[in-house]
Amino acid sequence: MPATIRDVARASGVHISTVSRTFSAPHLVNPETRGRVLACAEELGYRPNRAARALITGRTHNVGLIIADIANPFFPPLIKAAESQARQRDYHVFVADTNEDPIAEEELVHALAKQVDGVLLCSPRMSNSMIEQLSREVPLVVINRQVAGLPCVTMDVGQGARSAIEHLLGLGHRRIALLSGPRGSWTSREIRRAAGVAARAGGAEFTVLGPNQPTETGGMALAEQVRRGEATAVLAYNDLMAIGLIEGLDAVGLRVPQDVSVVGIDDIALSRLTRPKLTTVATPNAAAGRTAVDMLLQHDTVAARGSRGGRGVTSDDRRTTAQVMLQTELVIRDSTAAAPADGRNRLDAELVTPGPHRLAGPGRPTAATGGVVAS
Amino acid sequence: MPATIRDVARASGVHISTVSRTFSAPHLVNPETRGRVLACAEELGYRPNRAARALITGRTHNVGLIIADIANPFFPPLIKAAESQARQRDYHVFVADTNEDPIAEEELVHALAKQVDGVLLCSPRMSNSMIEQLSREVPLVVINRQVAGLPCVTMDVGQGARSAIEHLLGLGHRRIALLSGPRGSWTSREIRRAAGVAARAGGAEFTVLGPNQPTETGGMALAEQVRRGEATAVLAYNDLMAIGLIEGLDAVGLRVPQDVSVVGIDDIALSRLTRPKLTTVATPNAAAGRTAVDMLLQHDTVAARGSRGGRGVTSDDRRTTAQVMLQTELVIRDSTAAAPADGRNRLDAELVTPGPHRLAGPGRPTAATGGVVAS
DNA sequence: CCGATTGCTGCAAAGGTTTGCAGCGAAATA
DNA sequence: TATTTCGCTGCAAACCTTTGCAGCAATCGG
Repeated sequence: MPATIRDVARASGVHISTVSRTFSAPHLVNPETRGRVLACAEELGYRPNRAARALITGRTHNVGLIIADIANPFFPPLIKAAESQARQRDYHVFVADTNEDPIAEEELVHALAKQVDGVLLCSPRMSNSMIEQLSREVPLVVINRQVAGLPCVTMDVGQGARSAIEHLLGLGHRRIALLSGPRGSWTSREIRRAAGVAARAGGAEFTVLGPNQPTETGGMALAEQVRRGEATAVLAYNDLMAIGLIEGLDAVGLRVPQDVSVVGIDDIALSRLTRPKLTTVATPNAAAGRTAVDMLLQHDTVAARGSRGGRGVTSDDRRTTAQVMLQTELVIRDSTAAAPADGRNRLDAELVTPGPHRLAGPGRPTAATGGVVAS
Repeated sequence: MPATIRDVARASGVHISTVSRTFSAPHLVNPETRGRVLACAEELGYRPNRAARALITGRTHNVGLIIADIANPFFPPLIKAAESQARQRDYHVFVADTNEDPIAEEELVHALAKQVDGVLLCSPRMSNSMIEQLSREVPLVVINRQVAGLPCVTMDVGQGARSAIEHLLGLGHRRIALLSGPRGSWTSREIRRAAGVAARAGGAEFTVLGPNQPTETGGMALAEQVRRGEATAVLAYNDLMAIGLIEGLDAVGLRVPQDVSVVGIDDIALSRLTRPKLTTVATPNAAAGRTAVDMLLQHDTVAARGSRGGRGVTSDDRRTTAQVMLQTELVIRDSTAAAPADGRNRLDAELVTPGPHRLAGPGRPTAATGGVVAS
């Protein structure tokens, strides 16, 4: 029923190859002919069959986007951005959810490999070696993780964690706990490293709790441990955990920020809506999505695989595997305050009244253009 | 580079058609041969080229899922469920986001039409006639809207709204406002209708505010109007708006639930985390996603389009276009309380102390099996 | 006026798979 | 034993598009 290239050719009295060229290389066809073809195509509602095109060009004009958990509000802005960026370049996006399962990740890449021109691997939980292996099967761009030799886009959570810790130190906190993220998370390791260094440099005690599920539940479950540890400030792997923790602390009788200060990471929309509003490290996830798509689709793009005999494998395999790191920014709201003045935790007494203002920068870090770290 | 069916055939010493049948009709091939072929295929890492298969079968084994706004936490559970259900049946899902734009919706359906076997149209904002027109281009299942003649899966928000209003009436509220949703939303119309009937039946004043953007911001912006209208209770189109409204009311000096009771719809995860915890109507969105996929993929499924000459159009075009409606359930938490006792709003004095308990049913309405409304 | 160039179009192969049909040997039936 | 049946496999067409190459007419240079 749907019109094929042949129908258009017949209707406009030209050969199918002319119709094809009308779309893929308009400058090669006589303007008059072109007009006629276009008119007929419009009339018949012709749309090229992508499967047939993919078969011969080796390009599907699809990209895969593999996400740890769509329900985590961290991801949707990234997905949206990636999708709209791809659409602008006439690509479509397959979104797949792994439920934080490394096995599912691997299977998904395999399943998608033949069907897409490249895969965006977002917050992968699998091993580096597995990622490298998969990258031989299909072009990959990794988001939220650095893998040597592969194009990556990350956010500078190390810097973010450092800012957060320094903010807490400035408020007089000297017993700081970190709620780490899921096993296998590069981000979690970065945060841990940077926060640890900063905390110790500031002369604070630093405890790590985890690994944990990066959800409200995961955060809530840690309230009791935090209470027992007598930390006066907590940095959480993400906002969801921070919010869950606040809830949990409330249940065990600790108030935020009076008794305990809590800092999240991500600045999801939700963090502005809970009470208290969450102090958090804003990450430019929309920008990350856009950037990742651009990196995957650079050079008009991703070398066609397995195309027409002879051609194809020729040149240009050495894609510039850039690694981009985007800036983060601490946003101070109401979940952090001066350390409680009840004794040993209170080494110096900077009494800062925290208000809902920002540490730096005017607006949301949407346009966060990252610095290229490696080439 | 990637192994084709031909490579497998060569390696196992059979014709390609035998390899093909090994996968698509195993019972037709000798177990011994089959084993050999399977082994070789495994060895070579062979995976059938879906584009080539699509070309001949007319089935892409992909489905499209068009969503108004991924960032709205209402949708991710639905997306996840749809995706995993599809994956179980060896289908993949294209997720696309329209940003609540009817034009984008239409374009997306067109763009996807040739590339998928069917489209799940979730919370469409476009007109019914447009939907009908598009359904002639590609099989459609509509979610969150009833369109005559098309398979639909909806949630009984009418019943939900009624329960909510009755709950509020029971608490003594007699001035009730409704924050309606976006223009073009079937759900919003249903809620409005049902809530209006219930409110008037209970002798309450009923005002409608809207249409509005279905976001926190949209809800927050209405706080002032709610204050001026002197409503003591508000039903919002969704939880996001309800939460935004609570925030906004706080800013204009009204406390929830002491001064104003607020009820949301959807029961997103967030509604359990804000303070006060939100009283809301739980909708079974995961079930909706699963059901919609099943409906689209029923009959092994969606009649192949434009297949091999002659065949194809033959039979079975009269798919049973069922319309399924899933149950909803009122979940009472902390954002609703007895109407303030300061006079005219307080017609009868049922003093109910609302606690965080449920009105009915034991657990989350996950398995909400809906009744078939039409056939 | 002849040869080369240019601009446009047609031809046909190729891409990887599915599937109706035919063929083949062996077993079952007559 | 002759014939049908059955189980399995091979053959080849078809799906729709892209693209290198060839051909053709008209224009240009000399």
